[in-house]
Amino acid sequence: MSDPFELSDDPPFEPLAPRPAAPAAPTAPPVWVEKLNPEQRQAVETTEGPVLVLSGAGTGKTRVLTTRVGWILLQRRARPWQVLAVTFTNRAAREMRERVMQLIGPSAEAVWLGTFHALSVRILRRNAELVGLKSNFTILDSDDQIRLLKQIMEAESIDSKKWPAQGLMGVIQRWKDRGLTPDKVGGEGGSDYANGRAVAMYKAYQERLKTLNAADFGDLLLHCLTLFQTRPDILEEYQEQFHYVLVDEYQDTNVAQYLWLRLLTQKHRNLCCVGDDDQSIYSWRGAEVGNILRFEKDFPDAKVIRLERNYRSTPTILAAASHLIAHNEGRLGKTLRTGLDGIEQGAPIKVRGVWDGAEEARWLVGEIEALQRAGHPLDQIAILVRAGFQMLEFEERLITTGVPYRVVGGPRFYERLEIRDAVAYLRLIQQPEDDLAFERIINKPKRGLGETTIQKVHILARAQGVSMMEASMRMSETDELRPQARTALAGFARDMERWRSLRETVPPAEIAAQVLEESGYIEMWQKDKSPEAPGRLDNLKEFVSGLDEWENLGGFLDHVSLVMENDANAGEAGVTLMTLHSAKGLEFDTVFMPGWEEDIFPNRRALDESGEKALEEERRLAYVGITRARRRAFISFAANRRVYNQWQSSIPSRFVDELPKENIEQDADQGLYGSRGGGWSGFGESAAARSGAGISRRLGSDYGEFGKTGAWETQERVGANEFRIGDRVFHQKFGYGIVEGIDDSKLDIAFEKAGRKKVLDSFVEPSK
DNA sequence: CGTATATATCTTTTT
DNA sequence: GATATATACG
Repeated sequence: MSDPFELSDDPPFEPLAPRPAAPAAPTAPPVWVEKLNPEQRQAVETTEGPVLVLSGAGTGKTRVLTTRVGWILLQRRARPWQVLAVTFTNRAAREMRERVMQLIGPSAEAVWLGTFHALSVRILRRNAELVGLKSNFTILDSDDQIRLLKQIMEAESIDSKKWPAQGLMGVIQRWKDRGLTPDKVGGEGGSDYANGRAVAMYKAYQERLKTLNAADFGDLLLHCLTLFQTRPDILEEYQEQFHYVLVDEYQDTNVAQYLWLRLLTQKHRNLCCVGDDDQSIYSWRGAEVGNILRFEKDFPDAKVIRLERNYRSTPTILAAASHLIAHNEGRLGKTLRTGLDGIEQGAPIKVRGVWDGAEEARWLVGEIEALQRAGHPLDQIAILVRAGFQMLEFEERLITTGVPYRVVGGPRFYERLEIRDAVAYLRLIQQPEDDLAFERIINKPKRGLGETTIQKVHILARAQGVSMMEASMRMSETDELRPQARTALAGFARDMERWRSLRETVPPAEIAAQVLEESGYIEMWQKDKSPEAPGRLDNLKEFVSGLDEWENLGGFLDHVSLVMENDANAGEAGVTLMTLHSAKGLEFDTVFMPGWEEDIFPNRRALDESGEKALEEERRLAYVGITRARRRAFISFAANRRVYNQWQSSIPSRFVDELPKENIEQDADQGLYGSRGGGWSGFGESAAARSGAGISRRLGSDYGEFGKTGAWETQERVGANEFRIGDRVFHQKFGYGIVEGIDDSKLDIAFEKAGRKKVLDSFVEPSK
């Protein structure tokens, strides 16, 4: 805000204006440095040399980073554009920029601050030619990537059933995450994909990208590395420029990012990385926690600073989180303790078991309404789910109850069909070589250019080595095509040419409006009778008006592919609904974590893929979730859930058992998990201790609909599990089945109708 | 060439 | 249950 050191609006290259202290003398620390605790302050003031800050959840990591930038600038150790600060998400970058500006004023604008990807684009646009691209190259989104790879695999006649393009894309991305260009891939993981042709595919894909003048997400980093490695002179310029480099969420960096950092910091060696191994939740995307360990190896003189004082949560929440994460092995080991003087112990974490998903949503939103009545602001409440599909249930409930909410990271504005079409038009204007954009819109609206015509254009383009746009123009001169198709194609090419010529004189927003109108795209939706058509038209309007702030098309298109914000309902205050992954770095007074069930959380597929390693990562995710809460946390699980169209029975997540008993308050619907006797079977005990402590119950005769509670007759049972392999049993939802396996109170049952499922023994009864 | 109907696969997390 | 691709038909 108003700060004595605030600078004028002068451009970045203006040296810092002389302020209270004389230029040469070290500046006295301002209040915002003095307010820090000793460790934080050390992390801020150790500006020279490599520094590794191990920063637990809620220990003021962002504060340290922003203050450090402010301190460096205030001391005039570097000018704003000589500071490079890398974050992992756009949100973090934005927040950091705002906070630095509060400290030192508008000159913070010139700091190189952004995500790895955004910063790489900035470097690449300047040097595109050196890596075989033109500076107006397109950034492909994941949809384009898959489509392109599919085309290539089809051309190589690879069985798309056996080897889905998605899978190969994953392999390629992992290679890129490790900084491997096609020529550098050895026998590494996945090279046997598609009968060992994966590397060849990768190579073809990269070549195709180059002719399209396009780059995918991984390329942004990869091309930078290539640039730095092939052009030492360019590398040196950047090394020289960046006196100080800071990295947020360091535990989430992959190998390519690590190399990127190491190359850039070799000269000044003032690298400060902030991270927390317990919050590493992106290994599936190539992140290497090992980067933290390697840091001390590569920089033996690195100063390691631990931040362990938590300023966010109640002792109860801290204890629960610490207890849970202690189940992981191979941690660097930090002990979080409260840094808040005189804080109360705080309410226990409420853990609740319910009958099914609908009930869970009803209960959860009911709790939110109660909090609201008690005067808690809704924007201090969050619902954190493991995966996107879990959000629907809560959204519906929030809508019917009228509780305002917003979804973070849900379906994004720019991912909508009509917006992607509109973007494709603009992309083709900006970059005629963008064949993917061409194919997307060539027949939208219908111009009588179908499959066969497009194929012909495609073939000619490949044969002559030109873009499809260029090929279309050539074909409208010849008589290869039916006259109908030929005139349509010529017309489209002419329109495109005209729109392109507008770029010099007309602002982007106007071009977009004109293009969408003249192409007949708007008309297409106006004529459409489907219920979603009006909404799409609204979106298109919003799209055009959103373009207003942009002066050039290129900048806007970068924004679309890199930032992809969902600002649809960003402004409104309400409950926040998001995934655990996107919750990292945020905090709320109250946090709800539904769906703590085996197979959902921890996620089955993750476990299948990477076993124990994945389990630990899932546990870290749980840790991240709990530590988002300042004062209150709620955890819930349902006994039954509808997956696709089928009912599935589920058992509580093992993470529930891993919470410390003394910090939770257990609660379940009547009849569920034996709550009549207070607490459900074996809860809070280890799996071993629980063995044989199952509860059997019999169904009430008048049992009608599912979801009704209280219709159960419960009956505590003593002694060993009464079921044996081979027993015939009955389950209310799945019918009759045979027990095939027993693990504690969990039964593996082959049902006659519903197939094989894992079920808690308390949900089945013996049948003769 | 366009439209209508059937089908398979999807749901892990994101720049 | 929804969406994308495949197939058939007009």
